[in-house]
Amino acid sequence: MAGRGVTVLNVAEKPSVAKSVANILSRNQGLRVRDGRSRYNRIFEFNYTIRGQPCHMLFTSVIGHLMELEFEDRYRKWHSCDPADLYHAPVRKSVPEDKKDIKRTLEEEARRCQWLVLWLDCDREGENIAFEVVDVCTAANPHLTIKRARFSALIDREIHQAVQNLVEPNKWFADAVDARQEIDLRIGASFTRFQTMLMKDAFIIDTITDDRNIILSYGPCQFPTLGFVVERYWEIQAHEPEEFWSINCSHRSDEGVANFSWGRGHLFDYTCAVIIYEMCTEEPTATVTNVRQQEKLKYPPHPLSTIELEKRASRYFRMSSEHTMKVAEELYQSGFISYPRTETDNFSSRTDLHAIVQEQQGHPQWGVYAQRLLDPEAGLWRNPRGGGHDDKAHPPIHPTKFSAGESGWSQDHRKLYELVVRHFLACVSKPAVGAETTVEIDIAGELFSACGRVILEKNYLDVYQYESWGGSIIPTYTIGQQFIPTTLTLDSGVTRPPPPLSEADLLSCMDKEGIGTDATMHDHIKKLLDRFYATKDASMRFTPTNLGEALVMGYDDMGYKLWKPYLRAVMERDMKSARLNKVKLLEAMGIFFERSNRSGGEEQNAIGEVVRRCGLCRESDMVLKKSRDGNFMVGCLGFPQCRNAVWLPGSVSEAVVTTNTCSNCTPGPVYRIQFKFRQLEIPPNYDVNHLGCIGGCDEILTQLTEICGTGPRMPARPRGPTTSTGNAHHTNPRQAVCMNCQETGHSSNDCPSQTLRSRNARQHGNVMNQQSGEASVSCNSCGTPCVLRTANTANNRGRKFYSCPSQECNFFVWEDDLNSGTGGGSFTRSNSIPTSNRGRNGRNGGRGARGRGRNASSSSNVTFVSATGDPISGRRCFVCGDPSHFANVCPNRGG
DNA sequence: GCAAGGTC
Repeated sequence: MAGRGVTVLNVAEKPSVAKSVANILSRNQGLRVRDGRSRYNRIFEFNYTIRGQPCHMLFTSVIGHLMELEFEDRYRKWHSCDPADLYHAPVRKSVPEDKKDIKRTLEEEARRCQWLVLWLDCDREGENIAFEVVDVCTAANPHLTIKRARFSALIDREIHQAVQNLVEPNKWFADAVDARQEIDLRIGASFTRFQTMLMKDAFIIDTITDDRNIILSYGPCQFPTLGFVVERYWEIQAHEPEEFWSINCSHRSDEGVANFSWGRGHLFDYTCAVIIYEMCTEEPTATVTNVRQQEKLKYPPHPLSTIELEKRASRYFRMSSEHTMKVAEELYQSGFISYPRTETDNFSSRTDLHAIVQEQQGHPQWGVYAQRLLDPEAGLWRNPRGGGHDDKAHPPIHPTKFSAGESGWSQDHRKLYELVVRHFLACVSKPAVGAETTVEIDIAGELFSACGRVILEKNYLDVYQYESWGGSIIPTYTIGQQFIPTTLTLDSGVTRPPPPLSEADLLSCMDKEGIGTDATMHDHIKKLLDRFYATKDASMRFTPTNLGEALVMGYDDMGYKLWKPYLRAVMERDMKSARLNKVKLLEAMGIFFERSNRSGGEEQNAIGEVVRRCGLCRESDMVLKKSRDGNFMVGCLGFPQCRNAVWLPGSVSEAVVTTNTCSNCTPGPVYRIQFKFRQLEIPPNYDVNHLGCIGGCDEILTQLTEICGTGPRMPARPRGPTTSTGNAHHTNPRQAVCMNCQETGHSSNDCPSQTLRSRNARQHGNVMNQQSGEASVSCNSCGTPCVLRTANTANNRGRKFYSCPSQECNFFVWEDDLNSGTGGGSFTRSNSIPTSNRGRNGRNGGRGARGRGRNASSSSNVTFVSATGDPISGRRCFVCGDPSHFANVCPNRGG
């Protein structure tokens, strides 16, 4: 550009932004496009005036990060160093091969320019990418004037304002990302190498069936994600079902049925529940005490963010988050929906929402609804309510182009596009309106209530078919009205454990704890499956595998919170400490996996303390190792490529690498080792304690090696069961018998009777109350053998009872009732009050009335059978134990 | 062979 004008290089984070901003700034006047060296990143050219300065604008883009952080070459190989060295190993940022063409475009264009304007996304990562672009461009042209454009949406006014008010890029934000990258790399690589090598050598991990290399990866996002899954799993295992009881009442009239629920909800104390129930059955007349009518609104969802899109696609279509993002990306690339990676759930006031609705008016399914929305007379429109999130870079996900379905679309493309459109139309709609009626009644002093709902206006629910709002009509009641319930039942239930985490639950957990970003959460979830850490069932719920559970348990037992993005120093300390504590990890894995024999022979434990750099290959460290036989050696980590090894005397009983270095041996440093010898195996003139060097200078070590040799310290033991089991058991006593059934001949992995519950219960001490599993009682309604359990309620703690494990059956009986020949109680939903009993509820009813009460109970479809098969009949007062009356009229009852 | 973050 000759004369007064300046040439400006503008760089956006992605090609679509470069195109949009160029279109806005050029107003489509004189806009030219040419190819760059990268096929995806074209260059737009136009003229523009910035604060009176005529500019020739070149507008191009990168594709996300331009650079990658890597270890220097000599640390790249897994056996090149101790994993702990990766906390010090030099790292460098460079442009990877597949981004070189973008770099060349930037260099070539930068040489022609005077200014560089950075249009990267306005978040931390964007700021970091901005400095990557600056590095490349200023290397080609050191005289560039560098400016940053700040914008939060691709809207005309916003973009023009941004370019007229250019600011400085923020180095602090960029530095924060650099720190994050470095921490992630060092922690991820070091722990992944550490635990992979440790476990591969020690265990047969048969979870992996194909030929792929086993990688037990560790990452500051994937591991906490696994942690959520394991934590829930443990919660389920720990759950102890507890019986509860509730009283329910229904009333049928000409207008329909009302189901009243008990004001107390439910009680865990059976005796209390029965006493109250008996009071109600004695005086069953219900009196209406309150009738309340209220208008209720059901609001449409907030504008769509990435996480909500993933959660809803999972719930509505059972699509995995990973697949959802793949389909969403394709819809975005072909222009049908807006950018799919956004945290924002709030539309900018400058967005033309009506225009988006207008586009959808012709659709065969929801076009009529869109027309109604735009009709002021219909009164359906309502400006959307935001959820309070704004990433300052992208709007909520919304349709950007009309489609009634494209020929190349799969069913999932159609479903997802439909979800985005319907969600958007719902957002700008009025909430649904309902009229709720709540009726409260009193029976013998107990409060019950029933609720009915009539939907007056469906509004957004008309288009958002994924949600429903149940309506139920109940009969009309007036205050003071009295009636006899049609049914009045004492029902039992059992507390249930929570279900395994669903994909939507998992996303919520991650979102809440800040694990990952909208663009990466689905990756972390997928990684759990790829690494065989967890499995997903047909209902999209996640359960950890043995491998996943063992890893989390191992770190849990070590007591480290390794998922926290702590400072590097703390992480490094934890890494070293974890290495020393690796026995915990090995133990946890030992519960689930068979030990391998690989570490028994020449191949030693893979990880040890570093003694020196290998003088032979000069690439890897030499570490102190101990074989299963108890012999020590110092070997090169580069094995088997490098076979450099120093074998130590067979009389060594202990060896620990110290921080003391040898001043003679080279190349240094060579760390000296504190040895302890077995007194009986060395000549009397040698000391049992010796601080030695393996670098060649240590005469004592040489002499003892010659005297004692490096082989087995004892004469070879006869091969056979004694030797092998002795070795195995000392290392891992769990190995001999299966952890699940205590049988020999197989491991817990392939235990035929393996249940998840028993495995976990043993580990965490959550042994169930089942005392024996022996069924001495069964009910004749379902025939299922009953389980003897121990009550945990306040009044009956420790008291034993039999209950039917079937969810369908309410059978229950106290053990002491069985022994004394009296029955417990069990009531079912069919236990309605006989008509003949109504009105005869006075306390003067005598035994006759009680008798009918008993009949009502025994008329239920459950009877009790003792261990001998004899039916048990009769109930007794729960206050005094007298079978002649019920507790509500017990003379011994207080009050 | 390792992480997580961009984006195609």
